[in-house]
Amino acid sequence: MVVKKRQYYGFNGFHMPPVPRAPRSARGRGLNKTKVEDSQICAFELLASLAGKLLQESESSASSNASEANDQPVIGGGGGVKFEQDDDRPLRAECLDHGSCGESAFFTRFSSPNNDQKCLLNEFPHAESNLFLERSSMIMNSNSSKNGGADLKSVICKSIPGKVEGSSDSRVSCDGYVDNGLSRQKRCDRLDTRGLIGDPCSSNDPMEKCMKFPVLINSVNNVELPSCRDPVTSASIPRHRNGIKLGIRDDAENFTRCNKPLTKSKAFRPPQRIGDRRIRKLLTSKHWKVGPKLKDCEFSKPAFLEGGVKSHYLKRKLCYSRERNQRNTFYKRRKFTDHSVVVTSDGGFSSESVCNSPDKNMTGDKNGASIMFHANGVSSSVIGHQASFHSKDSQVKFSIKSFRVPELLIEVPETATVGSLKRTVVEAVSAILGGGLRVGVLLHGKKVRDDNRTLLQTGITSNENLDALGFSLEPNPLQVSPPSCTEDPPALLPCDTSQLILRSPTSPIVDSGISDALPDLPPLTNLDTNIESNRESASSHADIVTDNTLSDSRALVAVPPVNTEELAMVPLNQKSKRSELVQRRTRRPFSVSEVEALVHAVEELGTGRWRDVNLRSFEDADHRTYVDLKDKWKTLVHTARIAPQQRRGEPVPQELLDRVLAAHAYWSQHQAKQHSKNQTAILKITDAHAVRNGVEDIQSI
DNA sequence: CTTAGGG
DNA sequence: CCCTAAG
Repeated sequence: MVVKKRQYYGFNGFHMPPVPRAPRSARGRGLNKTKVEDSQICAFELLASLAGKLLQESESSASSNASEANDQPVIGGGGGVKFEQDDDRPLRAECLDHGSCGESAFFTRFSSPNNDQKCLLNEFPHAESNLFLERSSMIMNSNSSKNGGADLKSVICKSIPGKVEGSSDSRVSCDGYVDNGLSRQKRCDRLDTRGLIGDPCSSNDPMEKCMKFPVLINSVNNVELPSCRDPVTSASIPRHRNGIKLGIRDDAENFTRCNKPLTKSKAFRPPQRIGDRRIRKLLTSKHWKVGPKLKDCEFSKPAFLEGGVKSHYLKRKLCYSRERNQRNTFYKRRKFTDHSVVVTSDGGFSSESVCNSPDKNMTGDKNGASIMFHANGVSSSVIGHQASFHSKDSQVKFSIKSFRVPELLIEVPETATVGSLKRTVVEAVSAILGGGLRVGVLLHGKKVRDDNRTLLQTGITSNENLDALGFSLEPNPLQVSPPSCTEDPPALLPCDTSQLILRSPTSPIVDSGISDALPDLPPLTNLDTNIESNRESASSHADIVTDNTLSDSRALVAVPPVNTEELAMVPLNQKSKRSELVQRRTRRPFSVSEVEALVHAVEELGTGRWRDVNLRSFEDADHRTYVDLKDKWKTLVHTARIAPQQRRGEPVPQELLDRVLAAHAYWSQHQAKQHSKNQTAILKITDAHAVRNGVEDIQSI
């Protein structure tokens, strides 16, 4: 609402004073009354956008923190980082910059429905003008908040130094807005975290962002926070003028993601995760209780300015968690200085897996600890936009808002300069763009595969509601026919492979056997999930379209990419799917090598020391928690006991399974007998299984 | 936070 | 994988 208002005034030549005003609730109401025409962005939309922005910020905070350590409000500086976060929508691109500039950009765009193009040009005087040319038609529709993929273009532009400094005007107004709106919240947060955050001006603290949401929620009860990364959800935002859905969970999720990555070291991972989860829970369920009761002002101002977090349960919780997380992070950093530092803005639930192997490789490199920016799930969210004007000559006009980078994995030495990082990013992007990118066409969520059919035949006509049209980036040009992974399991391998190749244009991703590094191309075992995701997204999409049609057929609609296969869209889809559940981590089947490591560790440590096992053998596998290992062991034992025919997933060598049984048996007994040296038992067991390796390992213990 | 176990 | 009880 605030945004809306601000924007509204701004367009009429007014500038909201950067002075605190009445509670948002009040302002908000007034605004509603003042509601302008359709072309005006709905308050909710803006709110949602804002929320999205915040979310995105939070997501990127981890990396941002790292990159902004030098206090550089560099717009392009975060280039590398940005890509990571950009796994979703357009907001993202703008939001990536945590500096004020970034904000201004963001607000400018979304606050000037009638003037978007102009603003854009202002913001990106150079390249943008060209790049965004296409947007004009779409923008004219006033649907400025329609989602789009993180704008690759803009990102690129931003990575070019000095490019975006942009219009100071917009910034001013933005700042003003911030002050009126969320600033208080921010300040409060800072108070609490002072000292923890290096740059007080950069609101890149994950917690901070996360904590803002409740505020938003307060003011708008019937609004749901959409996940930033969910194209589907976000797409719907503009259209649902009445009931916007905000997927809180995503916020939490985002938060989680941004929160954990600072270091890869395993040791501190668990804490973070748990903390996140706690927060997540709070956000998901409890906030509903807490939020509505509190006034906006209550929530954000008094308690925190006074340094007292007490007044607000939720807030305190969050702060506490954050602090703890921070501590953990720092501790970890110190502790693992000679390990490579990995900054991943986990684009999704999967980034970890992708990083997994590379990290291992990097670990050896002491001095040149590397900073890895992992753009995971930076998918190409694409938006097909209809031309709202139907030309008589049957010309179909398309306006593609933006494409996002499918994925980027960039690895540069810590000693590398920011400039070199930028260049690297540019190269990576270029490689992707120039390399093998394909564009897919989606109609009503379905991929149009027949390239030979005419638009007319396909149903893409100037008369048709092009809202249902979408484009997708397909990273793998090699794939002649879009992989229907769901149909032919064997086909999965090719998919995976090709993707992997494509995904690491700059630096090779070393896959240490984690086959599902790519969430979008899950191994056999993930098929179901994938299918579900697709189904989900499809249905969501349908809803959206319907709504849109009803409410505003003119509005440009971002058609959420439905083909999970080509794009790293899974996170998005999953989000929509689980928008109401607590986020679930992506499934990452254990590779044989991992199993081997696990077995070996257990053989030595036993089955009751999962933390040690984790530390010992999965130090570099951030995503493997001791619980994971324990669970895996559990399943391994089970697997070893069932008939080979009943086993699913990547087959585990019988030899390993034998060792599993042997070790399991041994440790079962060992534990039972309390260290009673029963060599006999061991021998017996091992004999029974005739596992030589197992014997050796066990005996060597 | 870890473990252990059920879901 | 998630969730939870329990230590």
